[in-house]
Amino acid sequence: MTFGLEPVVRSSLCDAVFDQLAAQILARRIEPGQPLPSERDLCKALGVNRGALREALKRLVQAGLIEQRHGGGTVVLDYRRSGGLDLLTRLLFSPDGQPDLKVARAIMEMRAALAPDIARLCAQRATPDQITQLRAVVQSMREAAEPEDLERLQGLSLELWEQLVTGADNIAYRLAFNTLRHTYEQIRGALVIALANELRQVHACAQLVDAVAARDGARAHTCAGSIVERGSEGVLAAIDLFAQLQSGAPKA
Amino acid sequence: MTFGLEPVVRSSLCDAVFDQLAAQILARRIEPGQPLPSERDLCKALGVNRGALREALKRLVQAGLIEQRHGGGTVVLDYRRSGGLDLLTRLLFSPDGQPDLKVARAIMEMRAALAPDIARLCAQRATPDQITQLRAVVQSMREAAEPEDLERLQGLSLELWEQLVTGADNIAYRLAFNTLRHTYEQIRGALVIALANELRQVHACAQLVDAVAARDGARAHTCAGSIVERGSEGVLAAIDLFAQLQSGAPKA
DNA sequence: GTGGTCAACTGGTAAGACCAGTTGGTGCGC
DNA sequence: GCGCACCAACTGGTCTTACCAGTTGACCAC
Repeated sequence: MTFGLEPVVRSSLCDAVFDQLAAQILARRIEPGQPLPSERDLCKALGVNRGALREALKRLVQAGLIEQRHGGGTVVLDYRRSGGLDLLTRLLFSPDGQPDLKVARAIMEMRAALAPDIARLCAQRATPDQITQLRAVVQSMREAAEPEDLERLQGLSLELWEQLVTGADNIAYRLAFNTLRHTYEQIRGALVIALANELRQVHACAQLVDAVAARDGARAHTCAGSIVERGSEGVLAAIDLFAQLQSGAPKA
Repeated sequence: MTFGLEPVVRSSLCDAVFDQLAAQILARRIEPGQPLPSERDLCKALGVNRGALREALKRLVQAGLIEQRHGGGTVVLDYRRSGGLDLLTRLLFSPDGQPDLKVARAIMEMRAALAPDIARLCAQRATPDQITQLRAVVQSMREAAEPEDLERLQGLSLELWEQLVTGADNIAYRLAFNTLRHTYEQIRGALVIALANELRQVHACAQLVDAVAARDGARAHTCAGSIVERGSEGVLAAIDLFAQLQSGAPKA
């Protein structure tokens, strides 16, 4: 029916301006503390209306990348001090489109720290309905494992964690998970390979859900830790490999 | 010289609109999926210019609270699915100004999960300069402990973690820390009491820094865990107390 | 039913003007 | 020379008006 067609990406002017300025700032092409050109000047330089520019600037303020002072000009902030977690997605890719390996490693580390605690809290707080849903996801995973369908397993794994973080009933974890998931989606294709060993652990996932159902927080914690450990190993190995390739052939 | 004077809070129109709409959405006064009135209508309702309104709307888009479609209207999103961690600060306070206890508990839990891993990574990666700075902070803490100055200890504790997260060299932790710190600053005064037992642990902090200097990641992990544990206990106890007071006298 | 057309929405972009703070220089009085 | 008030030239903030560009649904010919 649909020949692999995808929705056309529509980008508004304001988005384009935001992307361009954010990229410049995140790439440190503009030093923190340094003033941005005045809005009138930026309009001319970018060839857009002042309204569109201002909408983009407000988004930069929201993202913690710049600071505006009425009458005093606009200055670039140090995103490492003032930025929020949402920046991760933009930081993951260098301006040249290459994924930033240090950022990828950072994300895996954070995931490894949060996942066990999410599982632990879920075991303590999940409602019976949520446990039923967790079981359903595991059942689907079993089906996707027999004739192994890694991409489906990847989707189900995401779904499992979605349910776990919901069951953990912790809004901070929930919001952080949203950001990590969003970043994850950006490189989903590449990660299906790096995470293969993690995704294949259907049995371990079943044990995790059993621990949650048994309200055994400690065991859920351990199970989750060992599951994501596999993924971290895979990704870190891929990163090391990639780094070696890059240093071996920097001009490739 | 300064009689406790504080900088006047200057809020632009756009900020006020953003605050109002964000509050409405976060308080679920507008259901997710429900359309927002058209920009022209909102202008009239809020009594502001369309430009100012649009700047606010763009910030809401950036925050993951709404979605705009050219020609198709604007709809409210479910912030629990699409929001980023930055929302924490706004969620911490109910519209009536009361802090939301569940959110406070969530933050403490996240902190307890991240802090040990931050310490561990810092032990692995901190530069000699960074370790010197950590030692300097501990020294200041010792000075602030003798005639006990809790508020100063609070500032130094924040500074210590700032240095630790810098040493951990993990951008995801760094950005998450920024958000948590920002939220922390909002209720700093109240937390100085709840966290008193944590802040008094100058000796434990010194041990933590020693572990970092010795490159002993495991010990740093344990030390950090036991330090923040105290704080979590204090805050959770305060929350329980507060919750009892509220349920006991709901109409107070 | 299918497809085309059109009017009435929606958000997106534009240009221009003016208000409101900040900054730095200029010149007066001392 | 120093201190001060003042003013001009910035800066960002707000407003008005208009038009462009997608979306939707009603309507109608086929």
